Amino acid sequence: MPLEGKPVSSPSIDEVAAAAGVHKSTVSRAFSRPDAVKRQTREHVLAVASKMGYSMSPLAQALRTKSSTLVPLIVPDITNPFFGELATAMTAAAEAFGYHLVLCVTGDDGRATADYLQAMQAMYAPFAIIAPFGRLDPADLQQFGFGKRLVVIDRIESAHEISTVTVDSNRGIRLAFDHLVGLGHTSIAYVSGIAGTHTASDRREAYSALIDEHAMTPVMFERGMGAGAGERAAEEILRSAARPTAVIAANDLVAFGLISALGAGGVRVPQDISVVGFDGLELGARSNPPLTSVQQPIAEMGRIAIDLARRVLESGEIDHVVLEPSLLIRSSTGPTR
Amino acid sequence: MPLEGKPVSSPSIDEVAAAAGVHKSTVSRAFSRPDAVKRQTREHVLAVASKMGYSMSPLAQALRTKSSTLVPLIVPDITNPFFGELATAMTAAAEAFGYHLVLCVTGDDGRATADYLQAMQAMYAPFAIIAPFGRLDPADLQQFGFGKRLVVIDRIESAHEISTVTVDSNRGIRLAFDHLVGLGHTSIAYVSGIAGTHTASDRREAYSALIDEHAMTPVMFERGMGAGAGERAAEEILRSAARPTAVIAANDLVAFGLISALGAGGVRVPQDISVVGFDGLELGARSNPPLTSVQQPIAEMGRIAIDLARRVLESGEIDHVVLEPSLLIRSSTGPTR
DNA sequence: CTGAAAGCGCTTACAG
DNA sequence: CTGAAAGCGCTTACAG
Repeated sequence: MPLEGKPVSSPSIDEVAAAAGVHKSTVSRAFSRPDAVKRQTREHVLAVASKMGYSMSPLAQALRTKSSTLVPLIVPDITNPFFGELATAMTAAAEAFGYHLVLCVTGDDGRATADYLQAMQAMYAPFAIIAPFGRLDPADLQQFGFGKRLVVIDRIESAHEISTVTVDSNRGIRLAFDHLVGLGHTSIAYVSGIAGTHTASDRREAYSALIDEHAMTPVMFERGMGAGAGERAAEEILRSAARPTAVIAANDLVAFGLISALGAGGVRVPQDISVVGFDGLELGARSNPPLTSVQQPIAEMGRIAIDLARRVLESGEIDHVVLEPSLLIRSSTGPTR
Repeated sequence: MPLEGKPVSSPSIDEVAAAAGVHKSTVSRAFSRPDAVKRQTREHVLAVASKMGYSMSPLAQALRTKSSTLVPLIVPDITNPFFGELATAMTAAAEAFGYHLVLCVTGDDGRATADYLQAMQAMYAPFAIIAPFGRLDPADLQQFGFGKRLVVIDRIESAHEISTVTVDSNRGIRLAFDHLVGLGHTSIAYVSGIAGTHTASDRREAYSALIDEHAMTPVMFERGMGAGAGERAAEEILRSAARPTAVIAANDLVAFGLISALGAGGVRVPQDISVVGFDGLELGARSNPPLTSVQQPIAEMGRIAIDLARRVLESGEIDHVVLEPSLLIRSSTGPTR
């Protein structure tokens, strides 16, 4: 059972009203609907309030208006810097509109998303943003009262009325692939290892399509998750007779795990094998070697997610935004030899 | 201006009361003080409530009781996996007592901490946990009404009445140093590069003391922050005539940056230079090479922080807990040759 | 433009 | 053990 704290009381709206010689409804208006009150009065009230160190209770406001400024960003794992960067960007984007982002971390627990959604609904969150762990069942989401007031950072079954932002997976993988082909690689592998989102399968399928297009032999590693998947893939590569000369990893963490385990096995990147990641994490600029990666426009995703949510609130209009990735060429890729 | 959402209304306490044939105060008691109501009544009320999909409004509860379950964890940078791991651990620890952790990210902005504290005070947070960016001025903190109901993840001027948890910096650096000495190193450098917390200076001073103790020559790099500091240090090392054979980094991110830039300059770890980090991030197990590091007991820190806060609420008793680090030997250190 | 009143969804002394 | 009432700190039709 949570213990309670003894809060230090800041002045109440009534005390401010008394001190300013007005009714509390006027104090309320001075703050919340400034032009519903005469300028003189307003300035006087605000001056008195600030002198007393008064500020409105967001709790009481939310209860009364049935709407708060709290917006949940639900992510699976805050230990992956991708979500850290996303949360940072989105916090700024939210702040710009007076919202306060609340970061909710689910782990790989399916129930947690539902729990958070419900809790935030009870806090009158105006909308919610979800970066899903796996494939979301849109029908499930509808239970929590947010209706269309949801933005998903992933593709989603298009029949469903929920806005989404995502990066063009196909384009991203193509960027990586073409870069590698340009470097002379003809044996390019793919390491999956991100959870069951649409994005995950889109990247995998993009790889397969490209392999077909170039009439190459597919080499796909699909065991494990995150950095562990990279490690697994490395073990298999080290063991195989015909090693690929280049590998595309489903995300940067997978690439880190791959390079680490390859290095432990005496295989050097990029001299022996080239590696491309996906995310463009800042950390990749400081990894060994600095990681060539498909850059997701993370800050833009944050801004657009907030924007999409606002559009739904304003007009009910939903949209599916697909952003263009770019290729960040650093040092983990090189020519074949 | 934040737009408002149209919430789907869940049943109110009065509707539940009516459906159960009792007064709403009985419904309230059935949930919040179960043994203040006859078992039969309670079970009936709860059954009706659950059938109607009713759950109490945390907002209304907080407003009425002046105490919520929201506890802020204020961190400087969620992009560093250390804080991700800390937040994950602390979320679990908080949950165990019915608290809900809300992650607040300040960046290197001094004002942000104050703002968050104030906002969370207005939400009736029972206490707050701060992992400071720089050296906290305890006097500043007192302004936000939390009084002693604060836990700081760092040392603090001991005269001040605020509980703290931290890891024994001296012991941690000694572990790293002794490990290196045991490997035959006699020229050991230190890269600072974490912000101005007490922890940061403690680690630096521990290094200096050890250098004296072993009658070695100190080599200290103090420019830049985070991974960038590591990069800077590497540049200077590459340029210097008498390179150290081993380096202790103030944290894992610094170590990553160092190893990356050393590698770019053709210096290999651990063959040419050994590197020890500080944090013991999981990511270090997947870096290239896997990073030897002083392991902070992050999960324990999370648990203890919550515990300290509860003790303050219960009895007003404050405490300063210092945890023991351990050494995680991976592959970034090796014998001199 | 401003005030008085009702009410958001709860909790908790106080009666009975 | 349960009910009726007051009140947490606001907002907002409704009068004036």
